[in-house]
Amino acid sequence: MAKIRIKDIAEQAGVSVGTVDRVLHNRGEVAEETKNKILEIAKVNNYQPNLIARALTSKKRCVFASLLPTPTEEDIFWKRPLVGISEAAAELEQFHLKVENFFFEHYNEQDFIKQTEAILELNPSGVVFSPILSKESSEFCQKLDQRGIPYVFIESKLDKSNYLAYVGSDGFHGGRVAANLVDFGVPENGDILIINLAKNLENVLHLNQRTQGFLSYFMDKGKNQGLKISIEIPKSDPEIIQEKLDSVLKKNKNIKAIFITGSKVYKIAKYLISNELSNIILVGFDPIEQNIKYLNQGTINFLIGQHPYQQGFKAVRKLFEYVLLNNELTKDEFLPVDIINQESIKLYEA
Amino acid sequence: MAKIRIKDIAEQAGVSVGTVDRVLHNRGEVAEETKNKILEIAKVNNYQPNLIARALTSKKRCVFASLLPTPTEEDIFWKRPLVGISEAAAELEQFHLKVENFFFEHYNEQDFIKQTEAILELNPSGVVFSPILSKESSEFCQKLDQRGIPYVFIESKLDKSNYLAYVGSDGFHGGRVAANLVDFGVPENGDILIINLAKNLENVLHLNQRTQGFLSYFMDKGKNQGLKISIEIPKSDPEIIQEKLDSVLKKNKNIKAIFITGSKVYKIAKYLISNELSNIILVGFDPIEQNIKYLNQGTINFLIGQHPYQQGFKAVRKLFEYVLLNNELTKDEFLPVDIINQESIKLYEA
DNA sequence: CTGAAAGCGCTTACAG
DNA sequence: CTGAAAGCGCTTACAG
Repeated sequence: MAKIRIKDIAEQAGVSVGTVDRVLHNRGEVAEETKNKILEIAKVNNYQPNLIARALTSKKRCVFASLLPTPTEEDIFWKRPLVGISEAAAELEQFHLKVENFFFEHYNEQDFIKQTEAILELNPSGVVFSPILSKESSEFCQKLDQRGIPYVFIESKLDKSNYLAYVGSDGFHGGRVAANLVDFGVPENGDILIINLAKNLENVLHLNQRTQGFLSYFMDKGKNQGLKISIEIPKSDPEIIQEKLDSVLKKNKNIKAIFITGSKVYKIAKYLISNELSNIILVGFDPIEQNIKYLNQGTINFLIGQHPYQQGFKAVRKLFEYVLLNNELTKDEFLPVDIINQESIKLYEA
Repeated sequence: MAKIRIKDIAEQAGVSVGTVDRVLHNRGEVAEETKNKILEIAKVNNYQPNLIARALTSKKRCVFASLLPTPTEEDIFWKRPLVGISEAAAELEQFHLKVENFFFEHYNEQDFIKQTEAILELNPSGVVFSPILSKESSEFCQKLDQRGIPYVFIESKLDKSNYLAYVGSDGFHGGRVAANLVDFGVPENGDILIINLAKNLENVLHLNQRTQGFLSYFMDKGKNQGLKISIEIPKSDPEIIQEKLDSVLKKNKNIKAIFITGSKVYKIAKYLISNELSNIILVGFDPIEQNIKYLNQGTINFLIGQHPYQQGFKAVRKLFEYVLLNNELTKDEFLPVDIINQESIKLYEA
């Protein structure tokens, strides 16, 4: 079936192209009857606007917003999705699409709320963000829902919200991949320590899911028979880590591997080095600068990456496809997970 | 600086847009003087054609060619780059770009030559191919050079040729990544066997590079102190593998890990299983169907992937950027390598 | 050798 | 509520 144009619809409906355009864009001022007729013809013929022509002529600029933690010394991790977002935006610029980036201080609820207000003020056609602060995020979702603004999650998601799509890894899956790695290297009778390092554990769903995935692996199939000890360290100051780990490792002399559910692996690596425990296998998430340092030294054995670049890139693409193209989308797009070792890091670029 | 249009150039040069278009497209029939003036103005103002407008109006269709081994039962590996090529082509279709895919029977020189002739016949604006047959490929390169047709390599490259760009992994790097993996799992005193499985070893550069990379790792830094034994098996029939491995393993009782430099890992996995040697660590390349089967069974411990999809995708993009956009390109784009284990394979999609 | 004009498919005022 | 016309930046015959 040849592509149908606005002109063709106009002819079939016995009206002018201006009228067709008005109904297609809901610009009102069209008789109900004419409107239905046009909509019907468009539907039957599967009308798809020619974006090239639209881009050439339209002055309208569509804006999306992104909201991510500020990439800081502690969280450079957030740089990569930003690059993905920007590159997707650059590609879509020809279609008059723009992305405005907002940032909030990681784990700072007040700042997060402030930024969400700024976004609502902007009234974008779509939003990309990471609901790492679940309570505040779900309130934000409600407001977006009210205004009919679609939103795409990256990094983690809020299942009970009305999100358009999610692009990111599956925490459970990431935990299992890590478990498989640990299981390959650890002696069968060695014990394994799981550490959750986060300010506010309830708010960081994905760390929990990773723990679950990790444990589930050993319930299903792991060959390791040792204990699986799970601890939480709410603050990550060196002294607190020192104190907590000293006590755990004293009680448990047989720990041969440590799995960190988040990206602050380097803090544990530091501890292991200063306590001459570098022979313990150490696996965690995200090739951020500090982690790479210890990976290169051999203290960290594997890092698990989550295609942060792709997350940002694809999230913007999804918004584009939904808003401009009216395409159907895969709601949950689970990206594969990367296993990174001392050698593969050299060319890693997420 | 605001974007300059053909119309602006025409005004500045005191001619019509038709004339400007003629010189910009080398359609001749323009006085030398006028031509130079226009070229000068275009250059000074850094004229960039508006591709959107061009696409809307132009009837010209630009065609690229790809040449890859036919994806067969043995080599499904070649499916993924093809998907990448097709998806890049789909995205660029709006700019009237088309890619025609040619296939040759893997390792069949005659068929390869036949296909290259068909491509020259088509006279495309660019070619994407993999020079796995080095002799025939370099002859093809020469012919392309003569005709001024740019070509992009994927998977491996011919350094002495005049290629536009290369997109793929670095064999040496892949070998090192594998070595790091083996080194993590193998006992310090275990011996390691390296197997090259290929019809014609001279023609498959990358297998050699991987061996070199693998060995270099242990020269630099590996903790493993065992022997590194390298063998070649020119034919991969089960009986030949059986015979060869029986003899090697009989002579060497201490082999704890095997590294396969190519993608026929599954053939070795079969051997290990039927000889009850599954406890030997097995690492090789490419998540093709047969390999995945043994990865899931646990006979293969790790597979190394090479982003085949990205290779195809990016190769087409490069051609597009060079031919249509006149952009400068990174000549050698080394893609990162993927480490795949039993768990990560579940979401792997290259 | 060169220019004027039509057209790609859509959007945008403007007039009625 | 609706239509006719101009315009986005480029390409393509066609006329001279």
